[in-house]
Amino acid sequence: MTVQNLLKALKDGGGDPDLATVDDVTGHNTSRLPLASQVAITIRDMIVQDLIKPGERIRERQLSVELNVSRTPLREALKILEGEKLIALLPNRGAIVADPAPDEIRELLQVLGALEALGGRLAAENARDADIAEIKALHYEMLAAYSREDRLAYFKLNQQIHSSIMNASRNSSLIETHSHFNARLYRVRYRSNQRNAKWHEAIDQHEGLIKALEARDGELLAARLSSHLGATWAKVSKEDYAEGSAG
Amino acid sequence: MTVQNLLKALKDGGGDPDLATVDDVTGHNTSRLPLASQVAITIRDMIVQDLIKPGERIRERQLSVELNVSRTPLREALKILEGEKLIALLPNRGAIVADPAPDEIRELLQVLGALEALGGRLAAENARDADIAEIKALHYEMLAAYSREDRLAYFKLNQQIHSSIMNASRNSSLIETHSHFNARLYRVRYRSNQRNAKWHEAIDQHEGLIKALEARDGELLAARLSSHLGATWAKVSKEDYAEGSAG
DNA sequence: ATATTTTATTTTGTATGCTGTATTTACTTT
DNA sequence: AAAGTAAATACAGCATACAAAATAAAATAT
Repeated sequence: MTVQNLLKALKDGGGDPDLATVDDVTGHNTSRLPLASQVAITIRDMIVQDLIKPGERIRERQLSVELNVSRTPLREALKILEGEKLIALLPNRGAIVADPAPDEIRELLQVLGALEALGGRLAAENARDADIAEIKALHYEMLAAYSREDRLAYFKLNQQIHSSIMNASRNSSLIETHSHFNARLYRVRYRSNQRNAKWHEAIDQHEGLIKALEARDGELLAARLSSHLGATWAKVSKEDYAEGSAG
Repeated sequence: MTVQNLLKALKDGGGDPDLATVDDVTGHNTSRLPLASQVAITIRDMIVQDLIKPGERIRERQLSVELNVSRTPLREALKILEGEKLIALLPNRGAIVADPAPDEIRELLQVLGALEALGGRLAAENARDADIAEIKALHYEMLAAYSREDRLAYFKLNQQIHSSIMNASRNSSLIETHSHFNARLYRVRYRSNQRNAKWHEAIDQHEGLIKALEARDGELLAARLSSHLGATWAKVSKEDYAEGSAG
């Protein structure tokens, strides 16, 4: 290890925290990331935030000039997103934004339920008191948003609570997989939250989640997280059948 | 839709099944796949079959000439494999084959356990009688391999049984995620199988799995699949501590 | 006018070459 | 001789250029 490397390492890891650009979604440090990874983050955000609609085609050349990069890193980014199932890559026919059918959504919610159940068990075991306190705080913030009928804030806090529980599991593989599945379902749940008249039902369920976590009752928390997602499916499917699946 | 396209569609989908090359691992049709995907399959096999060792560096130029492709599709393949966590991509420093630490293996087995538990529950619900019969047949084949002390055959049949149970769940997202996690753990479990003196312990457990599946007792099957993987971790960790983790 | 074939255009797939970064080697200094 | 510095080399990152495939458009035939 030479001095110049040491200096670089210092600059990278140590000081200047404001130089490091941190992504909101993944939390990754994006400053010295290859273009492909940065582009992947950008497109992921565009998809999750519904700036590109499901089923919509992604034209390489067009998007590459929009993002001001060449097609090479863009194509690499698309491979990444294909792995996350946020897009589908049809050979010789380009990429389209993933558009899960109701059946697939049901499948995804089942898996997500299993992941959250495991997360709950582990969280009850591994969460620090500060983690639980923070989750409780988020819960109260969510109640505040509910009281103000601020659906967007409510939704985001809801998501944050679930992510926080997963983070408390201290199982990084689980956390990452969970966030992938969550991203695939983000839009569905967002729409569901915006439309559903009985959005208060989730409040009671969340109350139960917090109680189970405070009691560090892993089995109870796991069960409640699972049934919570079961309720999500009930809502989503009802909406879908009510208006015929298409967006 | 023109006639030439119709003819092509016919040729692709319909006839000439022998023209289609099907991959052993993923079951994907590989004949008309882009190079990047084919390369990804090749490298994945090399990793899972331990032709490239964990921690080993992957040189783009070198591998590209070995596989007779340019660096562009190879790099795209590496992005795919990074998403599957089979390799790690260090910015400006190339790719290395993933080498999960004991802690990470424990985490992975926990997630795999949750996935298999869900798979078991769904399989008990959705499996057709023919599926169960086939799984039973595989079980007896495994017993035969055990009797002959053919560890390789035993191991492969063991894997096949677990995959078959997952397939019987009829949840494609679950099946795919399970296979990804399984691939990440393949080498670990393979080594464990080769070394472990008490490999007969798994026989009794498998007997229990089949019984639960035949009875279509989802909860029991789920519980047994989980504890089965718990036993795997017990073995793996023991071996690791016994000889100090390095391969 | 409709349907089919042919041509043109657009778009994806792949290879190559250049640039910047990391690592190694040789050299200098203490 | 050990540590530090500077040059050289190897490598990954990216853009451009070309090839092949798919789609769209025009022309021809029915």
